[in-house]
Amino acid sequence: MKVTKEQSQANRQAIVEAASRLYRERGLEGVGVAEIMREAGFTHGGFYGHFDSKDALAAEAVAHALAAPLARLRARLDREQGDARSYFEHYLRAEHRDAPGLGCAMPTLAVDAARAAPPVAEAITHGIGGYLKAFAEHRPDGSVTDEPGAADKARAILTLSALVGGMVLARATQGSAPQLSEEILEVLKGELGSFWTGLAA
Amino acid sequence: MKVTKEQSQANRQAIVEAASRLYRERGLEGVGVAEIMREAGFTHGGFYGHFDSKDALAAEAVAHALAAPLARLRARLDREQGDARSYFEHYLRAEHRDAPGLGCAMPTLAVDAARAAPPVAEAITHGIGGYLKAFAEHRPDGSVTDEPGAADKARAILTLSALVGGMVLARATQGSAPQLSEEILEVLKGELGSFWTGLAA
DNA sequence: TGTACATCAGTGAACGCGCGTTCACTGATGTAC
DNA sequence: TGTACATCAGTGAACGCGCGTTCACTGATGTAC
Repeated sequence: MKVTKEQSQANRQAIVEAASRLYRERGLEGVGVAEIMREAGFTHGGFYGHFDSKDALAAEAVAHALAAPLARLRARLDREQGDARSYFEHYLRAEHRDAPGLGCAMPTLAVDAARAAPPVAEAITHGIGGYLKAFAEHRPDGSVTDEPGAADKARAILTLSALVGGMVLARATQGSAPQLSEEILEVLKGELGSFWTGLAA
Repeated sequence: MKVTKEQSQANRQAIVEAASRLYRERGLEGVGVAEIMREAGFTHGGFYGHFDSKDALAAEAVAHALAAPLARLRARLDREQGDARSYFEHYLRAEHRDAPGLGCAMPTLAVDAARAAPPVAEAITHGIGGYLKAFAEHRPDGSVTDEPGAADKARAILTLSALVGGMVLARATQGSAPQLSEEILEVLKGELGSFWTGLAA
C-alpha cells in the first residue's frame, strides 16, 4: 500500500510527534517502537523505512519536543518586555505538571538524554542552550541584548535550573504529597518573580 | 549453600547498595535484577528470597540512596551554622556531576520514581521532604528553627529546585557542551551563595 | 491522454535477546535429642 | 558435647513476554512510452 510522497512525509511527522509525546510522558526507555507506531496509526514494520534506529527517532523527537516550547518562551518574553513573571506562571502551572507529554521536555528527558546516544544528548544540549540564551538575552528591565554578559548568563542559569528542578520535584511529590507539590509550584512562581523584579530595580 | 542469618542480612544489604548505585547511574529502568545481583556478588535466582519484586527493591534502594546524603547535609548545615555556601560548593562539584552513582539520588531518580510504583514514589517524596526540611530549619543567620515559616520554606524550595535542576542540566550538557556544564555549576554556586547571604543581611 | 510496468510505503510474521519471575535442587546452618 | 535431621540461602536452568530489528510481501503511486 504505497502512499504519496506528501502523505509519507506527513506520516513521518506523525511518528515524530507521537514519540515526542510518549517519550515526555514515560521516558526514552519507557516506550517501545511498536507503541509509538501504533499511536501514530501504523504497524511497527514500517518504522525502519523512516528512521535508521530508535535512537535516531529519539534525537528527532527530543529536538521536536524542545522547539515549539522554546519559540513560545521567546514570543512571551518579547511580548512581556522582560517581565518573565508571566512565563513563570505559565511554566509552573499544575496543568503543565500533570501533562508532561505536552510540556517542556527538560524535566522529563534531560536525565534520559544525558545517558543516551550522542545525537540524543546533543539535541537536549541544544535545547538547553536555547532556553538559556532566551533568558539571558531578555533583561528584567525590558531591554534585549545580542551579547549577554556574565550577569545575564547567571540570571538565565539560576532561572532555568529552578524551573526544571522545581518541575521535577513537583512531579515527584505529586502522587504521595500533593500539597507539597502545589507548594513547590506556587513558591517558585513568587521566588523567581522576586528574583527578576529585584534585578530590574 | 545456606549461609548464616547474619551473612544473609549482610548479603541483602549488599544487594540494596549495589542497586542504589546502579539505579543512580542508569535509572530504574536501565538496570536489571540479574546485573544488580551480579554486582552484589550473587546469581539472580536468589533475588526473590530477599525481595518480593524489583519494585520492592527499588523502593528500598531509593530510600537508601537518599538517607546518607541527607544526613551529610544536616551535619554540614549544623557545622557551618547556616552558611550553606560550603554545601553548595560540595553539591555542585564536577565530581558529583561525574559520579551519579555515589551522589544525590534526586537528579537521577526523581523523574523515574514519579512514574514508578507508589512505594518508590513515596521513597523519593520522603527524601525530598527531608531535604526541604533541612534547608528550611537552618536559617542563613545561623539560627535553627523547629517550625519553619513561609520564608524558610520558600528559601528551601528555591534552593533545592536550583540544586537539582542545575545538576540535571549540568549532566545533560556535559557530553556535548562541557564548557556550558562547568559554567552551570560555577554560576549556581555563586547565585545560591548570594541568595543565602542576601537573606542573612 | 491511456496503458504497462517499476517503485516503494506500509504490513505482519519472524529473529535473537534480555527482561522479571519461578522452581527443583544443593549443601551448609541450625536444632532436636 | 556429639549425632541425625530439618531448614533454608543461594544456584542455575527454564518460563513467557516484549523489546529492537529484519524481511518477504502487497498494492497504490509514479513513470516511461
